[in-house]
Amino acid sequence: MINALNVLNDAMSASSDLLGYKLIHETAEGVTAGMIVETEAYSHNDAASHTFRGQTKRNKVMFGPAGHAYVYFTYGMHHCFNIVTGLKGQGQGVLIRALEPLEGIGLMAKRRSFKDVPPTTYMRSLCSGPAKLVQAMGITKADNGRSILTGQLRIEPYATPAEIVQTTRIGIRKAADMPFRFYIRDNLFVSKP
DNA sequence: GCTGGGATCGCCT
DNA sequence: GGCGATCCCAGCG
Repeated sequence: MINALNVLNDAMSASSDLLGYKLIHETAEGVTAGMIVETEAYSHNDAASHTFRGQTKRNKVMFGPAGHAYVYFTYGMHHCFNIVTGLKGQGQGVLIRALEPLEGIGLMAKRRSFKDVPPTTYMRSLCSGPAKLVQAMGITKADNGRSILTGQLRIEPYATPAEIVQTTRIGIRKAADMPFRFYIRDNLFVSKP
């Protein structure tokens, strides 16, 4: 919608600019939506990025134009969701690490296999991690390469965060000390404060 | 055709 | 805080 492209010029700035954006997914099951509260930047010259050693069949979406979804499989059981940034051919993007659930809470809970328990017991764990939010939002490998500017899976401006924290990334070995993780301070739905 | 790494999660103590 | 689950894909040959 609108022109979200102008915040996707490069992974570093987009990682903070995307905080407060709303991620929406319309599926046959229903609509789910959440506000982006935590991200990580993966630039083309970053040893921790999938694109660091050049283009392959797996990562080729990241070398495409900005504004597309890069969905990949990891650890034998999880998928993660990135938004491609930068110029075509660069190979950079933003990993979406956590959402604050806004719409379709019941559907998220169903997809995350929380049943017969009150929402207070699961609200904070619905989307507080990259693989969790992919599951809750119903994002699959079929979404790899799709535009997230228009269509059933898309982002829209939503809120302006009061304060953004920049710190080191999580769960990586290479370039682990680089401060490329961003989150909204005091938000209850981040994966790790 | 085999090998091993990997941007995780949930359950156990 | 530690660990097991579990599988795609790249790289080598």
